[in-house]
Amino acid sequence: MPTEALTRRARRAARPGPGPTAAPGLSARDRAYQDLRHRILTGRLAPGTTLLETELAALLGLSRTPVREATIKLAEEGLIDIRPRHGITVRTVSPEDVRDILDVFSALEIRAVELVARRGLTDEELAHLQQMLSRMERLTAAGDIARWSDMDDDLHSTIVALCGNPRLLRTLGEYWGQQYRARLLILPLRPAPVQSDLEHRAMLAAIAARDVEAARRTHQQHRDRADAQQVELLRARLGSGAA
Amino acid sequence: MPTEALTRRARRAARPGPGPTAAPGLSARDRAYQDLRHRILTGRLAPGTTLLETELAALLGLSRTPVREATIKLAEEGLIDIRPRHGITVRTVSPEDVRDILDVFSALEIRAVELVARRGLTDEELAHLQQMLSRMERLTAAGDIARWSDMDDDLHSTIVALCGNPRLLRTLGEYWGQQYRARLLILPLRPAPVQSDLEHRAMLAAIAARDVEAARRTHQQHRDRADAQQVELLRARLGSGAA
DNA sequence: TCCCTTCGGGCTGTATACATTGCGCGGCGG
DNA sequence: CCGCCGCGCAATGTATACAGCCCGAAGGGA
Repeated sequence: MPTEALTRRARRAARPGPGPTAAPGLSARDRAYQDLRHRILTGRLAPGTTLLETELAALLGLSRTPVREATIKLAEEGLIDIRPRHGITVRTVSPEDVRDILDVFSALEIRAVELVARRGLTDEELAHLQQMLSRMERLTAAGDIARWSDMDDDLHSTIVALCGNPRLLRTLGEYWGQQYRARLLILPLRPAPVQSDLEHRAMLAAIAARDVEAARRTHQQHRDRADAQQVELLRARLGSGAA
Repeated sequence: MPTEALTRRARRAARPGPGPTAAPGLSARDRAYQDLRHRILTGRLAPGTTLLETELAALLGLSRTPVREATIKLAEEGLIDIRPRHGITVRTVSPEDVRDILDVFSALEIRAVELVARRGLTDEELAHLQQMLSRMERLTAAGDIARWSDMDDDLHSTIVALCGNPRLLRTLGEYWGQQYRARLLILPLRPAPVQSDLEHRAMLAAIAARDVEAARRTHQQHRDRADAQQVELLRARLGSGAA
């Protein structure tokens, strides 16, 4: 298992934070939130795990109040279920859930790309993105799917970050967290992403040309295909082995 | 079942009648949340209003704990700002915010319509929607913009409710709340929605024909035009008169 | 007069205490 | 042997207590 990639991703998983540092100065609620989110996304809190508020508080070394507030947030993000009297359960990722999540996620991402295309790219931004694409193509050729997947995440989030709509970014981040574990699960099953590389090139060209309609169309095609594949692989993964 | 959608909407938006006396079986947190949301959306808590946690708790007759949890939820929904030591402020609706909100909202709604088109409509659903359109056209002819606007909300939420993706519906609801006050504000400025009526007919035809691409295209056109108008009217409204 | 510093008050964030309520288990009856 | 009922407990939801921090005001010095 590429633990290094996991770590790298894990750091991104706790997105708004400054880094992996011990989080000084942060409120206990935020620490609880980030810590729990991090543990869930990296699998250190496995799907299906059930804990009581008291146990969570003990686990994190805090009182129930901030932990409770954090769990409410996580429940609204769809990462856990709160069942009163039955504890707090880490949600599993069923193919049906993932399909629903990706339906929303892709709609948002497509809109973000449209906004970026409308706005256009600076030369630096374009050069940077092209460089990322080249690196990804080399990784594809080398068969390093894990690192490619990392960069794919990076590429997408780098592009959408340029859209200039903070609410859109926020909601995108929520749904990103919901589909992240599914992505990890199917990672070893993914074929060489030759098609994705091509689609990325087309998308970037459309964005650079400030052709909103082409950007929408190419990105939608990309997502439709990639999402269907992801759901299919997940179904295979869950059908064959354990979660 | 035309009343069901109406009831749903009325419950979500405005019900100044009976008042907050009814508190059946709901938790204090939920009561606080719904009560506050209701007051904000209807304007009984005007934009810019600032209150302290203690004051809010006193206002609702609860202790700080559930009120605090409710405010966290409302802040995440974008209805209030929490500024530690400065109180909790009801957010104002600037045209820029509304543009950002509508960008997300329309992306989600378009996706929902695509899903409905893919799924198709039963005869009852189609008949019901057509009936709504006819009623709206009559209201347009009669110049009753207020009631038309109500039914427009109803129509849109009735359609998207058929999409079968609960997460999508949930997020749509959040953004609906954020744009609701802007809609109210510009209501008296709206011209006769002849164009919208036409677009609605086209949308419904595309959905009924299960033509996903046509549904997407017609709905996107509808939203692009209507959203631009809404932002423009809001700008006029805020530029001329009070906030 | 204006800025800097210090002090005090109070608001929030966290911990803890208390009440409520629903679940599970054990006993009883069929 | 199985199902149903009621009791006890414990987990949550809510209230309250406590402490830290920040902001602002006021006073002194340049």
